[in-house]
Amino acid sequence: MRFEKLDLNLLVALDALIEDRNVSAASKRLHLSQPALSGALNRLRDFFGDELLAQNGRTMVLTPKAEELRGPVREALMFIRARITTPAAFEPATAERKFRIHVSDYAYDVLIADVTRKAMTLAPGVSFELFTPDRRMMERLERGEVDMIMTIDSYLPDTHPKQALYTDEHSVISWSEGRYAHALSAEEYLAAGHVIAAFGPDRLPAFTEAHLDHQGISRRVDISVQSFTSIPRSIVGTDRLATMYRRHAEYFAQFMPITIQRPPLSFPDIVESAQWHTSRAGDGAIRWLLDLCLEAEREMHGGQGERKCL
Amino acid sequence: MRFEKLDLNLLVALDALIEDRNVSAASKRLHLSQPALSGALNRLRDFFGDELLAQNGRTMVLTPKAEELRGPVREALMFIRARITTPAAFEPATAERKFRIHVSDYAYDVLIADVTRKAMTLAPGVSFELFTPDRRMMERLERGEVDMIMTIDSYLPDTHPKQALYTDEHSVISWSEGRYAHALSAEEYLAAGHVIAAFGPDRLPAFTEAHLDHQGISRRVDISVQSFTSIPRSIVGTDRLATMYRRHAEYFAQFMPITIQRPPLSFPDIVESAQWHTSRAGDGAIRWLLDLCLEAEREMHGGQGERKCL
DNA sequence: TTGAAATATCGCAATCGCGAATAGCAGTGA
DNA sequence: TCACTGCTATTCGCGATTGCGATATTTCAA
Repeated sequence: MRFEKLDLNLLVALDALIEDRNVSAASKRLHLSQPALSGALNRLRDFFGDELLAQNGRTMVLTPKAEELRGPVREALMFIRARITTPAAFEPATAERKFRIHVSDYAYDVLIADVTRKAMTLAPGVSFELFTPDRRMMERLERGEVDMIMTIDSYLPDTHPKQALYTDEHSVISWSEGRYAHALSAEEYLAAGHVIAAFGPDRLPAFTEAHLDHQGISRRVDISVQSFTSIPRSIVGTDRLATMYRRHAEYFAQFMPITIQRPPLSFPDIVESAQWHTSRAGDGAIRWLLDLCLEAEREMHGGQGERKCL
Repeated sequence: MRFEKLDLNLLVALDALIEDRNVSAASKRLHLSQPALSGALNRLRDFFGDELLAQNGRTMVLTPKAEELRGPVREALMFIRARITTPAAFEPATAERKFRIHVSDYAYDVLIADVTRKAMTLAPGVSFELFTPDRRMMERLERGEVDMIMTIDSYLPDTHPKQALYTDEHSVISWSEGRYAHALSAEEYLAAGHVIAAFGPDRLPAFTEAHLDHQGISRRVDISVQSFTSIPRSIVGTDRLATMYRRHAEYFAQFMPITIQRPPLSFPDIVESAQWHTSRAGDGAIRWLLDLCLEAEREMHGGQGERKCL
């Protein structure tokens, strides 16, 4: 079956090809073989009467026609995803659905782990695929490759709808049996060795570090670990300090010998938010998941009023 | 190749099925066999986990899910047609394109015949498929099955862009050698036998007749013919009258023995306009064709100032 | 009961994608 | 300079899917 002589499935190939400008890479993304995608490209060339991707030395470049098609093809697929392949109504009891979410291990520990438990009880057909936040996550949201991004609100642009999940504040943790297991002065804080988290191959700094850098404050960094979750075990048994979000610290304090202090320097509070693609506005599953997050948050921290420091 | 497990070509089938609520009819429209479309329907049912079209005795009815998909599927296909399969830029010299147009034989005779000649000279790859105006033409425009409708401006809704092509006025024709080959009085006009055009199996009246009906004026109708073009030969050799558009009358007067008079009753002037689908706004071919129409109109009637009656 | 108008099913041919292998091309680096 | 790497394009048999014509089945009306 064709639409005006065009095999509509080729649009999927075209989208990937235009994005990657690389037949092999695109074929992997589509879970097709390289010869298959090469064939698809040939059929696209036939249909449009245009090279679309022209070989230029080792790389491929888009022809003007391909540039022209880029936006519309993307839009068409996004539209189909939003309005046709994604059921508008979400029936937790019966729905088969995988949520793809960029979320930090921090937010996972303090909220999302709980949400996934609740979700999978209420909706047995639901599953999750979680990704660490990285530099390309917005792009993946744009492409519809993930359903949602959860990160610090100020990191999220206003181009898509978002929803605040909870607020948190900074705290300082130390080994309960070390020399810093007490309220800290600014001098002590600045003199101590610190553990920080930096993410991904680019060692992207966490919000906390970016804030200190911005203030021109520097500390001695003993260890830079790959995730928030690795911080506490780098603290226990040492006199190092780490600055982390209070909720996360409290989570670890349940089973690790760490002491939580109010930071002797001022840090802004943060708002953790979720963002999803505009075209998913009508997706009942998204709304359901957000409601679940808010409900989990209420159960854990609601009715306790403002969180106070120790 | 699939898009989120869905064969996108099935959307074409779904669109036709929803529209026709009839597998056999839809299969003909898509130039597929009935079994093939039956199979497509089964695959759609699998994918959406819904009957979509449920058999109700001899007919089929849409399920709520199908109702929900109806608009989005249509929109998606219209979008793809407008932005992907229809090239934005139109190169007359090389473009292969068929224009599908609803146009009356009247407008064809006085303008469009000329336009098609010009078009096919400038653009050898262009062809035309013309349809008579009928009750379903707007629906066909909506579905993208035709590129353009040309008719009296006031018949066209404001839901899509349109362009005035020319204005015309009414005139009365009679056989040059009959008793009415002179300026007519209202009494003579009303006393004479008339030829009118009524279109299609429903005998839809032309604008002229609708106007007279609306005024409560009735005439004796000797013959009701199927098209404007048949009117003059129903006049010649008789003492019948016919009220037709002046341009059309002048066209026939070139080679038939008819006399053109100003009508003794008042008729409003008409504006003949072309309308095309909103989603075709960026289609260069549409713009090119419209420009050709306006150019043909200028060449024929431009520079002559206001058309005056005899 | 039979006929007309539908949808669904069945066996066969064509197409598409696979894995595997291959050729060709353009840079890279020893 | 010459092997090497990474990429595109092409080919070959094979299996799965899709479409066709023929046929079975269902429903309603004469």
